[in-house]
Amino acid sequence: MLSQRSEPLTRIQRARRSEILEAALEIFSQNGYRGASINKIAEAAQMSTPRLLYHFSDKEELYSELLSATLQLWLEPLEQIEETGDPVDEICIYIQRKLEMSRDHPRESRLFAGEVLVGIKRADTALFEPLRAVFDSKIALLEDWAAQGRITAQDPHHLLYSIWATTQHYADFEAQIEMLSPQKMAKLFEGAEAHLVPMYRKLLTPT
Amino acid sequence: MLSQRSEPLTRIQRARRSEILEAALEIFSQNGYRGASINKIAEAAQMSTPRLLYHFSDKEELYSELLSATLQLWLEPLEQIEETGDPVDEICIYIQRKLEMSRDHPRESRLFAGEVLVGIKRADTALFEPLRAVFDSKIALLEDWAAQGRITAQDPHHLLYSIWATTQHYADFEAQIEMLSPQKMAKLFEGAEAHLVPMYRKLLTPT
Amino acid sequence: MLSQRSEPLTRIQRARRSEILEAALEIFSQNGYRGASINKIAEAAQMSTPRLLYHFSDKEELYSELLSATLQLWLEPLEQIEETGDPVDEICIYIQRKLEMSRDHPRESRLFAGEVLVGIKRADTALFEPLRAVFDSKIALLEDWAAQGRITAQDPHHLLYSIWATTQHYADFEAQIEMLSPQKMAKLFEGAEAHLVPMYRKLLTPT
Amino acid sequence: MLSQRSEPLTRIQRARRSEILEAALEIFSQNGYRGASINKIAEAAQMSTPRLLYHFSDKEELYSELLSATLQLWLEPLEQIEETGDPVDEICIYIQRKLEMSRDHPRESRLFAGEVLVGIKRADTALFEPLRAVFDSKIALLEDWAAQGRITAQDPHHLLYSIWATTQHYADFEAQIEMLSPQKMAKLFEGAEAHLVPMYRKLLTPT
DNA sequence: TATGAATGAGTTTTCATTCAT
DNA sequence: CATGAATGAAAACTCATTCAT
Repeated sequence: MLSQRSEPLTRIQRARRSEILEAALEIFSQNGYRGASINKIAEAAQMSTPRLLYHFSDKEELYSELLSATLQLWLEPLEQIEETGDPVDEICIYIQRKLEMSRDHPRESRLFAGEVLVGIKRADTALFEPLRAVFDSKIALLEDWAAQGRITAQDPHHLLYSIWATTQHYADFEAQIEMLSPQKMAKLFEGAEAHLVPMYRKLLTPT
Repeated sequence: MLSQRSEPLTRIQRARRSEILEAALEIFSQNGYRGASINKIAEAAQMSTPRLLYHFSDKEELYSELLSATLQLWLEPLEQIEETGDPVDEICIYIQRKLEMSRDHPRESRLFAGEVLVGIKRADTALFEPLRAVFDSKIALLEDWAAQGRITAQDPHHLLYSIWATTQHYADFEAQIEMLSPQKMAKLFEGAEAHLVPMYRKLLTPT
Repeated sequence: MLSQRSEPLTRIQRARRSEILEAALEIFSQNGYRGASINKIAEAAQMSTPRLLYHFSDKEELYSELLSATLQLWLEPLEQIEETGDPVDEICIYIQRKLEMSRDHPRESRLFAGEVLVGIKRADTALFEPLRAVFDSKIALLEDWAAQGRITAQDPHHLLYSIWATTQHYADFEAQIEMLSPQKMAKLFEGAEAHLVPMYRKLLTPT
Repeated sequence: MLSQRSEPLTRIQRARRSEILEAALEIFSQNGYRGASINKIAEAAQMSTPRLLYHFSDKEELYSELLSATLQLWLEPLEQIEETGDPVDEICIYIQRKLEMSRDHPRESRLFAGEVLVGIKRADTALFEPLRAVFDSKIALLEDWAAQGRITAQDPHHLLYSIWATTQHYADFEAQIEMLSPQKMAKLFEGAEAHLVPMYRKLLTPT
């Protein structure tokens, strides 16, 4: 089986894999892990199930790969918070980036949320190590900034959680938001930014 | 089949049903709709599958009943926002109540989030009608308050979404939070309140 | 259990039994033995399943009883073929009676046909003994009549089979006939008589 | 699933399908739709149930396919009644062909009878359209012949019904016939022909 | 590489029947 | 008499996965 080899993938193999991952993302995010069948994924990827399983040895591997890529994606904006920038600006830029993530990658957001929701049972905990590391370092950075009086005193954990919650909400709870708000999602993301950025700016700007 | 009758339930029936619902909440919230089997639910409720199906005609009914009860629970704090109270206080009390909900009913929160996450496909849309109605009326109330200058001008939709997001996050993303924060959940909920209430108070209090 | 006692039934018990049998006839004839559930029968008889099973110890007994009553009904017209009457008239009267049976008891006809169709596996063969006896005696009678030149020479077995086939067809294949003929069943039975009686009269009348 | 494709079947697929259909015909005709389980059919076809379901997506499809093939078979002799032939001969040939059908395909006959018996609930009504069309055209033909005095005046509907009834009876009521007549079925079919053909010839031949 | 074919385990549900009250 | 409650067996199907070609 291909997925057990350690040789580098050919260009064609990489192309196939990304086609499959795209289909899997669609199906997994719409149905959850158990609700998604590899048949449906194979169908969405326009190939036979055995051919799919040639590229990914099982359903788990497919799922893990997606989850891992998503975590990577999630991490980037966090990593980009610069120690050297203006603290309030840096955080606001982070919020904007997270909102863009939600807008541009809602399926990834929902996939990730679904995994957390059921208790992160399927994902290898090792997957979360990079997140942990970056998270801890940014926590330290926020504490520094607060200690230096460059942002108001906030518990950095809860600050980050509330940023995550408010930005990811628009992707994860899209179905509910569409029920309650008449606007299109594109408009809503604009509104979200107009609401959230000033809110956090007000919260964080020292007097 | 018992579940097809419209007669009132006997005491013993209510007892069995609530045993089953308790088990179902546990299993559904841990595995999602598709990941949960009525076998597992029956096992958790310490009864045979057909015995369970004597009380609930199928998996759907069990799920709908839980979802409906959850929505009811979710609605209450929102309904209790009083037109006659102090606006900022009312909203802060609402935040506290939502946080208590997350703390005391995390499984319900996750069940609901799971349904929204995959697009509210399973729930009868009629179920959401009461939510819609209360939501709309509170939106109007928030607009009034803002128009009267009793709270700062905020888009009421986004205000509510951000409150929901931040409060429910502690239940829905518990698995992640436990990974990243060393504290116990009880402590975290206290911290969350200490963070969120001042944040919204600052945001909303007119100068 | 009541059905194992040998004591005579009370009036109330007989009433219950015939209510049940009526419901069972309806359900069995519409769904076949396996397609009919005693739940559905109990529901049609407006009683609980255990109450039904108090009167009939199991599904088989219910079915056998119906089948036995049907055979009884079927036999009567055959028995009434009189040695002393005019042979052609007697046979024509028999045809008319069989047609009336089909018209007035189509469900019984279909129940019986259904049993024969799947090979008379469920019915006790003893049930068919009376039929056998009467059949044989009438075969002998028909042979006599033919030998005496009072009807044309016909194989008596095939004569009876063709009479049975043509008369029962209107009950057993009602669904098909309603598809193909625009007339109401009542009208069709009149037409059937107008067709069949002259046909057999022509066939049997000696020149 | 194989059965969802529209591509032409391979040789091996056709072989498997006909093995399964043969087993299904056996089991369905012996037990009716509800009495037949796909387990029993799979067993009769010497394969596992999922393997069977790989070739036919569900029980219904299997049944429909058999019913459709049977209707096809049933139609052929009717279609072959030739406008140009001698009317009485044509009808007698039709009777002979129908009898051959009953003799050579008794299980198909019983399958079909079983479906009609419970009210043609399972079969798609579209299935019966071809029958309707041919039936109507032959009705018209019989009326023509009668109007031209080439056969005696008969109600064509009832004429066809009585032919169907008498010929199919030997297949559909085989179990009863074997109880009442000592002869083998092969012999009985000969006797049936010797009885029915002259009967209809006498009925139809104009004087 | 790729696919048709097959499998075993599991899932939801139905049903005849029993039992305690 | 009557019923609510429960059960065991089986039915219809699904699905991740494997295998031969």
